[in-house]
Amino acid sequence: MQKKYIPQEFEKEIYQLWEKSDFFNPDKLPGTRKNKYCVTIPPPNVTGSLHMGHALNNTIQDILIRYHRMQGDKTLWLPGTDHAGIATQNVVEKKLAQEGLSRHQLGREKFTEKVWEWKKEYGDIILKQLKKLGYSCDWSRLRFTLDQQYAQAVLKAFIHYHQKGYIYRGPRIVNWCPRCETAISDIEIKYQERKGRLWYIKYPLKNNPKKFITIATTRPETMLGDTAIAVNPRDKKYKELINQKAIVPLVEREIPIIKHHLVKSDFGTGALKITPAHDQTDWQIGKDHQLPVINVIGPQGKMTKEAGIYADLSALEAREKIIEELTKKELLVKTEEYQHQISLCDRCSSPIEPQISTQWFVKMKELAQPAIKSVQENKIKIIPSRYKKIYLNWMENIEDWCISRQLWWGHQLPVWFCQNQKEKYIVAAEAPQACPYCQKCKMQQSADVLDTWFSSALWPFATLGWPQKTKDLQEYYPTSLLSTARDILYLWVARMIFSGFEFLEDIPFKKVYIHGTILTIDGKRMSKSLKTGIDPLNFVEKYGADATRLGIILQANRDQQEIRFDERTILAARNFINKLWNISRFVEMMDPSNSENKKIKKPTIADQWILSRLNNLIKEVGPQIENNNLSSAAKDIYEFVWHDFADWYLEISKFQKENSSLEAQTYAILRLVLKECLKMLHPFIPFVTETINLQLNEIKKKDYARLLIIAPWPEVEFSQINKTTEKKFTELKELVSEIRKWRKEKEINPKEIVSLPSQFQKSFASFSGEEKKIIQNLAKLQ
RNA sequence: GGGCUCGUGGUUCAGUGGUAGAACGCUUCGUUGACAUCGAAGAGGUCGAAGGUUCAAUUCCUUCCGGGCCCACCA
Repeated sequence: MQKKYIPQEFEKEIYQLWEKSDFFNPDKLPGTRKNKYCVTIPPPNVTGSLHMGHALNNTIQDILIRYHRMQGDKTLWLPGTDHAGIATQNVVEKKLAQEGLSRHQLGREKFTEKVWEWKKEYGDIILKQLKKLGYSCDWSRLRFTLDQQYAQAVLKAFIHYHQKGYIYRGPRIVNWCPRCETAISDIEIKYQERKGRLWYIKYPLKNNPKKFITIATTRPETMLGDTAIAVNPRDKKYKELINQKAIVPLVEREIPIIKHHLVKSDFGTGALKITPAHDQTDWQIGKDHQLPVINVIGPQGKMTKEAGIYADLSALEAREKIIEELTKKELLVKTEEYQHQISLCDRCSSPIEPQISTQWFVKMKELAQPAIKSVQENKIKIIPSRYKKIYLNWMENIEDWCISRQLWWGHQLPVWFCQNQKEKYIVAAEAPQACPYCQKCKMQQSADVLDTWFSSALWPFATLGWPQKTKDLQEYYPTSLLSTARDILYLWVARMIFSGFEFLEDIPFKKVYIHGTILTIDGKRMSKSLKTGIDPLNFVEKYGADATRLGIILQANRDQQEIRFDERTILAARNFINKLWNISRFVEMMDPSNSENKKIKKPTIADQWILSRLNNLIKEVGPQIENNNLSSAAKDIYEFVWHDFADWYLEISKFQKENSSLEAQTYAILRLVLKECLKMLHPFIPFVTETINLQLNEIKKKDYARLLIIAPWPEVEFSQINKTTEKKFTELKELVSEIRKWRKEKEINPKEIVSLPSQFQKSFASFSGEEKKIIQNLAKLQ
């Protein structure tokens, strides 16, 4: 072995070796493997680069995958990427904007071509990056959510929902992003606290134009679309005004004053102006009272014709003009500073403009039922358990899912419209031959695409071949685990669960693990726009992939919600690996004959101790990994390797082997302990352990059967665990430390051999002859 | 408004109903052939605050203070 640990020199080569061995592919794994273990990767978006979240999440998965492969399971980690509709469309639009182009200038066909070009360029980059981190995905099964086969699954799903009557279409008030020019679902919105204003505006009463009803609003521009004023039924202030009429200033429209329980009498003036076209609550109230709907703000955020003289102004411009006009007419009572939350598009951060628009929805109430039950009954186990409640709360109050998007990048709806009767349509996978309504038109497919999560909801089974009844589907569904970040619990996890039940009548995975969110060391969110993001590949270059993996895992405690990422932990991991490297060199140097199976005849006290510690460790680590306690497992192995094996046993072995009758045995134990440690460490730091394994055992590169990646996981030998020995050895170590401390205080040269001072005599006498020798050697005593 | 979560040595974090732990940093000593990406020894914390339960609380309960997050139709 080389003197220095330089990961960059072998990591690439080792990855190629694994790929050549084909062991990432479960069909090529040796031996009979009865148990299946399968994870379908959360498909990264084709938008761009790898971030710390990917590194954490995929390291977790790779550790579990490698562990199960070593356990003898038929193990599949299925990789893929997501077309990520709105996200990808936006990045490509941004890129075009730099060239001074818009998607509208290109047209739909040209634009989607550009997106495909982007996908080809960037889609594979992220996969290459994943390989750098050593992830052992079966690349022969790579999927993309816009693959032909995958598209079939998406169509099938839509048609299925339609046939069951779960899909409906209609005008509704939806969250509209005026920048992306599409509807988005409730959970694609984020909120931001912003300073705003609350304007108090007088609406004259029809009967008595000198009297007024005053309302408070944050959005005066929407008043042009007002069709009522509502007050709380119990509000005594307005009792006499109910059922009277008021006049909307500027547009001079006559509107009723109505009562509705959703109006809070303690907010503003207790009177609420109702604009059904531009507000969720107002829409609801409008529906209850069958109010007319007047659309005054268009899809691009500009005022419509209905806004009269304000038409074509942006909403903000209109607001200023309206305020100006109201002031002139002395209808503006007052203005208050007001801190409130506004909703923004999750993808482009534009303020959401609620809009009436015709969209497609999936009815959720029934679909949610088995998804609720399965989690309640722990058929799907959620870790950490606190997310179970969060999930259930959402599922139990679920709203219908708006699945149509006015985007160009995605799965087009399998819906065909009659050209003559515009509202008539049929649902079909392929273009219909003839129109069943007018018999003569060529039916036209809906321009809308599906919410990107509609397709990713099918991920755990569409990747395995559904709707075909493939062997993979049979073997690997339900999958074993879904590991992810908490921000897509509703967006993705929940939807996979009800989809799984709907299409396969079974859970999609047995376990959901939700890992912590990685923050900067001072607790800030990592994000590109804030320039607080860190590229994990920087660490790969600096410290190697293994150190990066281990360093991340060491700080990702199981139930932790946030991880303040500390680069020093990666450094610590690198140092640990360096230690492991040198332990291996020591073992190699001590035992150049490289012969295995040397019999351990009569283990010394030190042998017994290290074997007891080792087996104790094996006993702990397996369950920790299975319970997703990866950081604890890593810490325990780290502790053992460094502070039991290297610090004590290795040092003892140096003089134990001088006894010729013990020499072979000492070598054998060194090798054995190292070998078991390499195996247990392999899931965490696969490159270096595989390299050491190759070099230490002089394995030929084509001898795939001897690779560590398929080595059997260590088994506990309970007979070797001996707590009495361990306790005695702990006392021994303590005495050695005390003597060393004494030596230091007395400033005795470390090399000098001295006689045991009297204060330690009594303690020393309690040890056996064999133990005394160890103490004498380690403490440099006569 | 409701809910979740965190607050432990300089920093990042473990941990437990009964004398507080790790890593990094710091101090002192050390270049004996595994390793200075190291070894040995050490300093450093009234475990956010106040109450309560208990023989005993950092650990359980309540309240408060201070971070972070999620949900909700206060315009």
